Amino acid sequence: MSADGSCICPRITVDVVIFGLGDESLQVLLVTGRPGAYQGRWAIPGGFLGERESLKEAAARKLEEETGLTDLFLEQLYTFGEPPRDPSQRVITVAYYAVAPANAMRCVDSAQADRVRWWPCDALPGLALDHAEIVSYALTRLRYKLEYTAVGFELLPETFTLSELQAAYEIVLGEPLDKRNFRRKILSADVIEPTAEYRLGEGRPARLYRYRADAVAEVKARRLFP
Amino acid sequence: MSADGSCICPRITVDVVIFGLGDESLQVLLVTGRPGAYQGRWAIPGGFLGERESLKEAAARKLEEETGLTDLFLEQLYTFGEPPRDPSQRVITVAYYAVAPANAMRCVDSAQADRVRWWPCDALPGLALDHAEIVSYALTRLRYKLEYTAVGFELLPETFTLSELQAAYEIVLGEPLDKRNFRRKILSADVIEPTAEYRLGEGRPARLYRYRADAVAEVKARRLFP
DNA sequence: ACAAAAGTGTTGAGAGTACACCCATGC
DNA sequence: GCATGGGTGTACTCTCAACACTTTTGT
Repeated sequence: MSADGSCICPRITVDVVIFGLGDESLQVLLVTGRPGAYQGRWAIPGGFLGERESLKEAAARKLEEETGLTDLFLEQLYTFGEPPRDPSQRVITVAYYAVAPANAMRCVDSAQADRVRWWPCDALPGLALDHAEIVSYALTRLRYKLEYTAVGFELLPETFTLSELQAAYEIVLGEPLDKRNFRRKILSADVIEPTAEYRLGEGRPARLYRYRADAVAEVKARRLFP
Repeated sequence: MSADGSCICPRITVDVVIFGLGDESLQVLLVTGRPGAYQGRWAIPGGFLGERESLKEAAARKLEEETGLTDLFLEQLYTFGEPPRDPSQRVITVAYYAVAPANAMRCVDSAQADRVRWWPCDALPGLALDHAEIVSYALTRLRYKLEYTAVGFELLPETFTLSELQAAYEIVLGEPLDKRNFRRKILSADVIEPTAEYRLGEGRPARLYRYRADAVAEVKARRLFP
């Protein structure tokens, strides 16, 4: 609102839940020190909408400010805005969520880990305001989306092995998957293609695959009704 | 913004796409004469968010103001807000969509059909602002939701015949369905139960069913991945 | 040669789809 | 008795889920 208090229309913030894939868990990027009523708690990145910015541009800007990353998967999630006790401070939050590929997660400066860092989804600190609800909502959406679109590939670097892909799915969905069924299904969906490269490791080298840019991941979900 | 122009923060409107089922098509409720930059065109119902209202309360209020109906299915759709040329007039719209049962559609006063009336989805007039986009988005969501939840029943009165239910699905999905498969599937889903009543008509009387309030419509969609 | 991870097929069960005729009522 | 819409069963196909061993490399 303006300094003289002549305007009581609500202000708009755009907040972004940023997901990344850790070794053993899905992670979320949190920051401290957001101005306003955050009381020093950890919060998801966000801020006020600029005057000439679209909602998505504002979300992309916040994402870049905290991670330096651009062109990530970014989608509007939901708009939160329960009226607070004091209507003069009312804030409406348009929440977005984004997915950072594994190798990009290192872009977050570990020198300032007391201000911005990755947290595992299943062990978050107490969050400011209604941010716990927003993260929980985003997680539900991500899991859901993983099952009927190709978002899963956004979590991985450009090339990956089938075992890495399976591990990513297992971490996000929180359940183990059968190796042979997984491979058959993912290959028959025709959305990845083998490269000529192999990843060397402790055992037999694993073929590297890449997501096919031209892949149209048709959503043929089985209908519940009718 | 305030009268003296000291505040340029965007204003928030809440707009509602209200669906109902006509004899041969899905319909949407539109109004004329909304104040502001609507230029006399047809628009979806909506208005500014009250100071102490939640977003959903505002949507329910708009719904009741135009139809007199309460307790309909009502869900947040998406938030629209591209910046206009003049940022001092910026408006962010939180869009909701609602589903009115067939018998409730008559609550709309046909005496003022020049101000508020139902339009078939496939033959809408030119709409104000970005409202055509909002309706189209809502329609996609409704179709989608019809396939994996029990929203379909919101379109029908409390009791209905299986033929009426099938017709509702065919109208919304825009494709014909096989009668025997439809009946088997809907009955085995265990979400409706027969009443003792029959609907008399031109041919053999048809059994009336009702939606089971205790039905848990489990969503077991087939995963695309993995 | 052994440890470690990659890679590979088959079978049984359940769900989806296509398809044609008899039934109960009003006129 | 006939026109009108209501109601019913079967056979084939496809997808899913469960399950264990061989292959390739580094040490």
